[in-house]
Formats: sequence, C-alpha cells, structure tokens
Amino acid sequence: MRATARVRSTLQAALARVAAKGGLGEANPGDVRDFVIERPKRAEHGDYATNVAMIAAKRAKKPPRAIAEALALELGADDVIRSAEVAGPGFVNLRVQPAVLHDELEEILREGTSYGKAPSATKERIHLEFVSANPTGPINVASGRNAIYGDTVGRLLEATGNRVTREYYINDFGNQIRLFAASVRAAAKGEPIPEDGYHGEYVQELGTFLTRNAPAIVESGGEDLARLCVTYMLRGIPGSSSLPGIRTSLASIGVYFDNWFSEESLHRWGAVPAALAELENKGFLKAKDGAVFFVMPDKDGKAADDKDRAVKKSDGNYTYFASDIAYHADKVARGYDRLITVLGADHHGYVARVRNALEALGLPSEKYEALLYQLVYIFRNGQAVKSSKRAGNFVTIEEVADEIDDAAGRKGAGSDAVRFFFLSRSASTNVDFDIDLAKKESLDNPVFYVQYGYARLSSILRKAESQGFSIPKSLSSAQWQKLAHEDELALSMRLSEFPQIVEDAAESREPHRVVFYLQELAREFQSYFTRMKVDPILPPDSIRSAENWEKTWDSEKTMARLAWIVAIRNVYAAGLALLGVSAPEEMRRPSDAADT
RNA sequence: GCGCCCGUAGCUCAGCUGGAUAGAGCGCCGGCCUUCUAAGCCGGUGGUCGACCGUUCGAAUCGGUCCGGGCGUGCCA
Repeated sequence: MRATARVRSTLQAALARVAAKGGLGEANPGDVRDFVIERPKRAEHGDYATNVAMIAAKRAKKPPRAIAEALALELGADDVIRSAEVAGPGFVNLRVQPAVLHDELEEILREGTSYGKAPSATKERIHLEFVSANPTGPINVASGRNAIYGDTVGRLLEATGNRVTREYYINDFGNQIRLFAASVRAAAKGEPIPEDGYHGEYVQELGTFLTRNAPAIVESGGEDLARLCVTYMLRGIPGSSSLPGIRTSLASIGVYFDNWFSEESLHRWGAVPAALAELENKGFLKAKDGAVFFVMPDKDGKAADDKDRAVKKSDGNYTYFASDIAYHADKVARGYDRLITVLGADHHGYVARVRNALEALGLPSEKYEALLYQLVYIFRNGQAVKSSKRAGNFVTIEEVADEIDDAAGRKGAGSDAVRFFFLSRSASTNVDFDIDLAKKESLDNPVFYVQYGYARLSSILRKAESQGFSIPKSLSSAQWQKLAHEDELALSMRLSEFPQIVEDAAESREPHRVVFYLQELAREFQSYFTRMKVDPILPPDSIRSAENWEKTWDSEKTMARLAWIVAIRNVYAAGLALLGVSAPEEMRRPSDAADT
C-alpha cells in the first residue's frame, strides 16, 4: 500500500533519530520489529496508529509513553505526516498530509480496476479443486456454498499474482453412479425405482429423454448408460428447467472450470492400480478379511490417522479413497506448486487420509491444502429440511436465484444476492438457509446496498457528462488540493486500505473480508453523499439556470471531486469483481420500476 | 470416548497473528425527499463477548477446565 509504505518509512526514520538521541536506551531501532501501523477504529485517533513505542519499551527499558513522546516530537510535521500525538498507554496517533492521499487517488486512477491486484501471475501455480458434487443430481444450495467460496478464493488468488487452474472432479465411477443409472433406467421403463435409488423428478425426465434419444443404450444399461447419464447431468437437457445441467447451473452463479476431471478415467488408464502398487511396494498396504487397507503411517512417533483405511473392498471393487489417492498423485505429477481442495466440513476426516497417502507415496504432501467450510442447513418456514439427492428432496441454487431475480426485477440479481450471502460468512461458520426467508427478505440483501452505491457513483458521472464536464483521468497535485473536505479525505483513506484487504483475504482464504470492506466503503460513501447535498458535487439546475453561473461555480472543485468519484467507483468495481458480483450502472427500487 | 468447527445485541453475523469507549445488517422507536437515485441519510434502543481459572501493563482475542450446538469417527461417496 503506497500510503502505508510512506508512513512506515517515515516512522522508521523518526525512530532512528530518536535512537540517535539516546531515546531508545540500549536498543537499536532495527531491533524494534513486529510493531503495527493500523487504521484505528475511532476516527479521532487519527489516520494511523502505531504501537511501536510499546513494542520498543521492553528492549529500551523505558516507559512506553516516554518513547512515544520522543517519537511524536521527531515526527513533527513533514510532507507525509501532518500531526503525531501520544495517546493511551503509548500509542502514537498519526494524521497524514492530504497530498499523501491525493497521490494514492492518482494511483487508483492510473491503475483503474487493477488497483489492489498484483501486476502479474508470478507467485504460484495453483490447482484449485472445488464443487466436485456427485453428478447424480442438480447443484443444490449446499454445493452452491462450495462453488461460491471456491470460486472466490480462486479470484482472490489470481488477483494476488497466482495462476489458478479450476477443476471439477467428476465422481463418475462406482456405486452411486451405477445406482443412479439403474434408477434412470427403471424410470425410463416405468419400473419401480430401487429402494436405495434416486427418486427426484429429474430422474424420470432424464429417463424419458434418454429413451427418446438413445433407446438401445437405455435398454442395455451398464457402463454406457452410466456415462450417458453423467454427460447429461453435466450438460443438461435442452430446454428443461428441472435439468439445466450442472455446468449451466454453476455458470448461472458465475462459476466456471478449466478442467472437468473424470474419476472413471483414472481407472480406465490404470492410474488407480498403479498408485496402489506403489503403496504396496513401499509397504503401506495390508490385506484383511479379503479387503485391502492403507496402513496409516507414523508421524513424529504417533499414528497419523485413527485407523487404517480401506482402498479395496472384499467384493474386489476399489473404494473412493483409492481413486482419490491416484487423483492427488496425478495432480502432483501435473506440476503445481499448490493443490487446494474445497471441502464441506463433513469431509474433514479425509484431509489427513489424503495427506498421509501423498506422504507414503513420497510426494510433497505440504503442497496439499484443504479449505473446509461448515455445512449449510436448509430450512423452510423455520422447519429443517433434510437435503437428500437420493430422496430427490433438495433446493437447487437456481431455484433460489430465480426467485430473487423476480423480486428484484433484474436478471443476475439472484446470483449476486446468493454469492454475497454466502461470502459474507466466514467458512468456519455454519449457515442456516431458510428458503422462504431468503425469498421474502431477498431485497434486504446487503449486496443491493453496495450495488446501489455503485449505481449512484455511476449516475453522478453520467450527470456530470451531460452537464458538459469531462471526467478527469488524472489531476495535478494543485488540482487535487481542491479535494480537502474531511469526509472526502477519510473516504480516500479507506480506499487506500483496499490492496491490503485483498492481500489479507487471499492469504487467509477469507473472501468475507472483502465483503465487509465493501459494505463499510458503501456506508461511508452513502453517508457522505446524503449529507453533502448542501454542497453538491455538480451544480444543481437552480444555479445553472442563472446567467454566467460558471463564474461563481467552483469548477475546479467539481473536477477534483469527479476524479475522486472515479477512484471510489474503481475500488467498488474491483471489489465486486473479486466477489463475482455485478456492478450495475443503474438501479431503481423494484416497486418504482413497477409504477412506470 | 477421540478429532475438527462454532458459542459476541431480540435475530443473522464481523472483530480472534492481544491494545484505546466491543461493531454492522435486520428488527424496534423518532426524524429527513422543490437541487447529483429515499434500494438512501440522521438520531435512538439493544451486549455480565457461554462459564470459571490462568498468562499479561492490557484478554472477545492466548492457554487450561467445564457447559451447550454442529460435523466426523463406513469394506458409502
């Protein structure tokens, strides 16, 4: 962060001067690390606050306030720091010169919506596996959380200089798929669906569709039918609303993949037996009761898992875990620096298993990173709904999004609202999702508040152009000086936080930090916007109707504020794009739109 | 039993790599549209941060014990 970096170096220089004058006692300024320069919670504590004096106090063996006083004296006023004062137990509160903020705004204008992003993808090559929902049913709300969380982590990682490959692992092998194909076949032939089979309406629809288009394959059943079922579950049935296809559903909430990786292909190419053979050679497999187990390795003298895990069942079939070993070995072989998998908390036991298997294979298990999110619980009118694909009892992500589209009167509003809803909670929190409440309160979603701010900013710029102002792309420092209102500078300060927010959010894999930042930014702007109606950015008609109004109107100030508006709008746009949420140029309350 | 996550305002949640008077949205009460979008703004209401001990100049934040909720602990995926 430019502004912060300048404050930091100014502070360090001042600290060195304090030391030179003996203010740090025995301690060297270089010893004073781990201090923070942060934005205080309270505005009256300045633009920045630092605990450096309190950190230095221990080494210097001097009271924190004495060091703080000396530091504040050295900081005095220069071209970066406007004022420095000591507060509380030894904080130094700093206010920066407006020019520091003006420089930051100028940078935002220069970088546009790239502001806050790393210049190029040079950090890591990252493989990001997420969703990977069984292709035996549509994308439900729970999978939606995975999709939205994973996708946004991907966006954050890209923004911070990584190259990300997004992959959906298709579980198109094994019991569930066989069962699914059998259910589809039964439905197609008008026979009863197996007890433990799949009962959703879409099963019937798929059966009917396949009977019409590929009767021979339906008749024969078997592998070919299973594959065909998976294909249409992913692709969808043309024109069907109950079977839009997993791919389409995900696209409708802004989630896309680079690769769709088939579990079945691992078996077809012998990758599974190959991986197991290697484990066998290294002594990690053990037969018991006709089945084969992966023996948990030791780690630091302790068992790395609770128990041995089956890789081959006594009926001769491989387990899901066996495929997963081969799958992760394959990921490693593809040469990524980091393998991230997004998993629901119900899969958390899996993490140790995969890591142990990679280690046993002699592969770098530290590349493997699992992102766990807590589960989503579905409610209808306050009643818990057991979501089950087999029972055909689930709520699709599109159903929810479509409802909100209707309420808001805008296509895409539902995707925005659902994304924002999930992203505003940290992954470690359980989510209760009440369908009826979500529909009823859909317009209360905070996403619209943020978008409304963006629409207002856009509206100001439109209006300015219609009045003949040209939107500035850059200002001189003399021109920037017109931007001097306390609230305008405070908001500029807020903008300067954005790059750090993005970095922290990416580093911690916590998209909600961006969400909360945008809400704060929106609040600050909307408050300013309403309160400043007495001192408008643009000349109102009452002034413009007067003769020679240009002579009395401060157009320089208008230009400075317009440039500032562009900067704010850039940060909004950049932030919303990171969340995969749209930035509408115009927004009207749905009830107003209905009136016209 | 063991492992992971959670417990903060009436509700939904931020804040957790220790800092100043614990925040937001929704709800509730009261105000603000003849000038850049009222999906807005301003003010008010509302909290023993699950409990107790400990570490610290300082704990919602770190450690321990306990209580409560979710998930896992399959030769299912």
